[in-house]
Amino acid sequence: MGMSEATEQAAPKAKRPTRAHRREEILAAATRVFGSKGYHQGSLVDVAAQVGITHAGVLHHFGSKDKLLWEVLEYRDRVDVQHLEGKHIPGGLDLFRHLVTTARLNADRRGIVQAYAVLTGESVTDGHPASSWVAQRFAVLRGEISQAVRDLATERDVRLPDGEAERAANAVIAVMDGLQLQWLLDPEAVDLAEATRFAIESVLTATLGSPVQIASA
Amino acid sequence: MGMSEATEQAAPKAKRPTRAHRREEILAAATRVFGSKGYHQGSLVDVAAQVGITHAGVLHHFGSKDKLLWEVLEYRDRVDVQHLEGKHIPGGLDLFRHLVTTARLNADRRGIVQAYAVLTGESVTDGHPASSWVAQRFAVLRGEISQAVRDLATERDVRLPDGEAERAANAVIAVMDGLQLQWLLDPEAVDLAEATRFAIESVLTATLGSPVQIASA
DNA sequence: ACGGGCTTACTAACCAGTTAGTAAGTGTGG
DNA sequence: CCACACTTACTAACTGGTTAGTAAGCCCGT
Repeated sequence: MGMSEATEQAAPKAKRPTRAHRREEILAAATRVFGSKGYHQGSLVDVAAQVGITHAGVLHHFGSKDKLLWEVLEYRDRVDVQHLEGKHIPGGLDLFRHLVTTARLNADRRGIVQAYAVLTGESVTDGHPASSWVAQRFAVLRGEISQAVRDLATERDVRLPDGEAERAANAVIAVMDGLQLQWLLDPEAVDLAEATRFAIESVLTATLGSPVQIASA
Repeated sequence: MGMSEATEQAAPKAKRPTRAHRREEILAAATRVFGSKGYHQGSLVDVAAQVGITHAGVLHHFGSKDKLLWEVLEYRDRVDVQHLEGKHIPGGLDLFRHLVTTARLNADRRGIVQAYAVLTGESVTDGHPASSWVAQRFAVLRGEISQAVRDLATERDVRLPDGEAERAANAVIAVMDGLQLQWLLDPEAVDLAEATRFAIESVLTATLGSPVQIASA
């Protein structure tokens, strides 16, 4: 908790890397490794090599491979949200704009998308350490997106059948994940941002019964 | 699940299984194993144990783990198509009915869905032996579905913007894969068949500009 | 100011377990 | 007899994790 502020920056000397800095390096490396090889296949040796230390050094910082994975996932969330100005997730149509914007950004961050895709796929295997994280993530997204759908519905005086908002939310989440998969395997065949916008607009239009358009920032 | 149900046929003597029969057993076992643990994490020992032999026995039949995977994928295709009465993939609206029907069947074949999901996710890792298979599969589906979309468009006298059929096809494929993922992680949260029908209808309705309905045969 | 005590960051060596794959031998049905 | 299915026994490579030891930096009493 109460660390002295002086230890953080102040001296830009490149002596021994500070703990915080080193950890960040390792997290970035782990993201790359898990992204390109998966969690099971990506080894601590791989991660360590990328920051120029041994695998024992990585364990010194993170304790175990499982814990490292956890922090990688949190790290991804942190990075993901930090570009968001408002600092909190928007609602209504803004949420969907945000999703499309994220897709556009993702098209230039193949590594992160790959890590997410691989981990999500792997997570459906028995007893995978990331499965609850992924499930939780889906649940949260489902809640936020379905709420945004309901917002749009009331905004446009549309009465939604029971469970329709959730169905739409599930479809939106599904389409985003699925498109990422296709894009990773064949970037030529899919324009990630455009395809995402198209798909989300389709779902919203069909759900609300009137055309919905998402501006292309 | 019965471990060696097939090996001990009748009372007389333990007949030696024919090569073809044994191979089929192994393929089924491998599908289960790769489905529940993934390709990398699922070992030949696991597969062998399920048919009551050693892992060397499996290698005797398939030569290597990679070759086994290939045959598993082919096997899945064979099984997948054989329930199709017409023996060839339908077009137009029938294709989408077929997709929803497949989703409904899949809800009772968790193992296969899981195998497909895990393998697809894993396939985006560097140099994965299944990546070209998955990419190919996507390409074929994209072709068939976009053609079906174009069929529907001409059928309803709708002029589609350039590339719109492909976008719709990509969205349909994506939504199916994504929903499977969500369903695997939390079957309560998603009604696979219903969600698939809803999502496909949404995309088609938005694409064609008029309501599209898929019967629930 | 400086030397000792303590913490941090790491390495080298090793562990036990698991992997795919190979080679040689065994039993059996035809 | 003998081809084939299969086992036993093994190897070489790796895995995540533990250990002891070391070098470097920080804090503090004198």
